[in-house]
Amino acid sequence: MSKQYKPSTPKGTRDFLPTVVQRRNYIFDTIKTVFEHYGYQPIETPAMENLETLTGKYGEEGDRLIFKILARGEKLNKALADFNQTNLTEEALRYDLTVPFARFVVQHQNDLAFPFRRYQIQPVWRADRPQKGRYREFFQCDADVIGTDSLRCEVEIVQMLDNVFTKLGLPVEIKINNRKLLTALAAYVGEADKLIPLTIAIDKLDKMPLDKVLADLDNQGFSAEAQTKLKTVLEAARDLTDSAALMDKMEQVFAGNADGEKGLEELRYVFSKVKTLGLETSKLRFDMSLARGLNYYTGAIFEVVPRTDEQVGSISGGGRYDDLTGVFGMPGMSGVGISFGADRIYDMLEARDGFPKNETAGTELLFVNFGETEADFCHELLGSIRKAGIRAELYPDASKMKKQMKYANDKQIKFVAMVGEDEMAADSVTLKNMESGEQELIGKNELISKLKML
RNA sequence: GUGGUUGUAGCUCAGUUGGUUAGAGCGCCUGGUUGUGGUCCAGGAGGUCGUCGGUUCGAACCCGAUCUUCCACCCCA
Repeated sequence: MSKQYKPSTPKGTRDFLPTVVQRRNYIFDTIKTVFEHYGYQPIETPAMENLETLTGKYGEEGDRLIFKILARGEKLNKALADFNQTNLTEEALRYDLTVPFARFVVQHQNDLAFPFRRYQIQPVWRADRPQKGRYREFFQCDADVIGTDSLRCEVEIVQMLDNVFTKLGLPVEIKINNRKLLTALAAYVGEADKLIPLTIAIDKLDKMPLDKVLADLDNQGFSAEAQTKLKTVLEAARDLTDSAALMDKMEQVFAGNADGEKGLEELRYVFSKVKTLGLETSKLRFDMSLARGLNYYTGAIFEVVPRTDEQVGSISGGGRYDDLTGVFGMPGMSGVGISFGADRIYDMLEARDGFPKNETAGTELLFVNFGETEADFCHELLGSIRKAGIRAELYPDASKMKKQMKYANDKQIKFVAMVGEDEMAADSVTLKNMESGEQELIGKNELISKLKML
């Protein structure tokens, strides 16, 4: 060992310390509880999928960001020898949870009750350059219902989003649009074949002025007439902040276009049901400039942004896909889902000091270790204390008291029990409150009731 | 994938006409307190200056490559 390897996690990945994990679990648990209240059931899928399962589902950009797993052993040697690059990798880490879910549904269709509601909280991997709030490994919390095209599912998604962010104390705006409107828009301006570049360009409108976006489209070969038409529509979309007014406006624009009329009808349905049912803290807004990159979406699309001054990325997104299972041999399964970005929600909550206090699951009581016989006495007590639901531990070594007390202090353990010769003789313990510094002698049978009172 | 940026002790950071043994605060360890932490006092450990290579009599400092960090683009949770 000549050189010391300096330890670090791979680029864009992180370790999580205990307090961070506890806070992350708070987010996961909140989301999970809401999902379960709506009848969603948990599933898990492998970290890796066959490369074929993933490629072609996320668009050109997405394919590039798939984390591929290099072939090993003979296969690798053979592929290298043949210069056959396509065989260099057969597997890849999952890029999201939706496509693996589609694969899952097709594979297990006979074991599932449709419409099938599942939720899934697992890490996904993307091979892009990390920056703030953006990692190569991050967790997604997805809920999807597949096997129905009922718009009530969209309504429930809005409700779930509202429930989760209300519980988390994070006021949000839920932006909603419909891919059918984007299809209609492309047709309306006479560029029906350029739907994808159009959606990508429109998606930039919240970051870029309209003229720049139009200039982008000019480069993509959009006609001058298309650009003028787009400008009119998108300006209206930008200036009409009232969703109802914007829908009325789009009604005029898309009159006679089947996709446009259908999209608006869907939107109006969701809005009217949400209005009747009511939202706690969230705002729902129709946003024509919401497009979303993933090109499997066909109906409603959602994105959630915090209602704060800072400009941050979306913390949740989703939409309806009509035929994601089709490529796996099961056509006609419509589904709709939502995905929460736990890492970004974490960053948001941390910035606003929004985690609950006293939510730690740390040790409540530490027994100081004075030696073998004293430790035996404490160890016996621990059984009933733990059964009573108190988180307690015995310091494993008979180290110096100062060291043991410091350990309790560092771990923010609220109570320390000291049992030496005197206490053992009196069949009791000295209980010290680490916050006040007070301590008292307590009979061992009263210890549990005493602790429960405090 | 493109452009830029960062990297010195466990952490946050000082450290230029390149020149002897590289510093601070916090943290850590030991003692003051043989059964008492968080405060205080005294002492101590810890760095081949991200890595590799080059320029130079001499490099933390200049140059190149590479890795990492952060930022913009692309895209996205």
